[in-house]
Amino acid sequence: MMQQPPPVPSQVMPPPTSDQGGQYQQQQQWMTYQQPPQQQPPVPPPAGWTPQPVPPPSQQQYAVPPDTATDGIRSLWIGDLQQWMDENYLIGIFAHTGEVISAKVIRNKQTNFPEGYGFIEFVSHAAAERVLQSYNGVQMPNSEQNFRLNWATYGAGERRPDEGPDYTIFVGDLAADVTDYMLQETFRGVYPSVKGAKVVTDRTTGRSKGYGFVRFGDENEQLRSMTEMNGVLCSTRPMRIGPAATKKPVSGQQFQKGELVKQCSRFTFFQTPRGSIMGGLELISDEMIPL
DNA sequence: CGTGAGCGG
Repeated sequence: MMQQPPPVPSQVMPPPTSDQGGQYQQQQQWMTYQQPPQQQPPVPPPAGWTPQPVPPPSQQQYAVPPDTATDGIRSLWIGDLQQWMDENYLIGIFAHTGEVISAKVIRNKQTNFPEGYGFIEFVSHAAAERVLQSYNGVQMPNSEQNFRLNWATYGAGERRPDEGPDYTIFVGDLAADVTDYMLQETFRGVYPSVKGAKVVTDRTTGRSKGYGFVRFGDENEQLRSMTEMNGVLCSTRPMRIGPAATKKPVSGQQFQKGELVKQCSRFTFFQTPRGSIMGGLELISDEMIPL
């Protein structure tokens, strides 16, 4: 379909281009911090969530070199991005901290349209954490929706180690202001094996649908949490916890509802009506996608 | 009252 240039607020408009097509050029996917922003500071976090305000604008003009080896993850994952929110926009938001190194919006390899998420790299783990704590869940500049931030799982280009299985629970009755991070921390404080949490949101509005998921590395903690955390407050509402419904199969395949997706058989021996012994496959169980 | 899909060269 044709994409019209989005209604970008002037503060974050890309520089005017001379081409008539109205198409964005993407030869530069990475934007790097270069100069102080001329835009207004972001919306302050609401009372009661931010433990500390964002530090005032720093005097330093250039980011200090990152210390990859000793400092841990310095990148944040950011989701629910609108089409017009480019690297320039992301950097502009955090530039006043003087601690942002770069931003990247992930785009589809074929269509080059934004996939709705990106990464922001900071000079240090601590700098990233300050942003995570103070901006997560508050309103994004020039947007109706809220920041959706989390730790990037790994730094750019880093290998992901083999992960064990996930044990997931469903969490319903979530208050509207509950973010992934809040949900995750609510459980992680009690269950060390918590790997992550996700609040399901409407892709277009970015608003919570009121439920989410928490993933555990340890099955016992998953099971315990289902009774222990049921009815516990997260933000302002008691959570309602249940088992997570069957996940989609993990391969790239798609399955239709009603389709048989798994069969389990074993080779057994049985006796025919005539008394002879034969071997054959016996169906033990199968699984269908619910209609 | 609702069972996503979200990790980059």
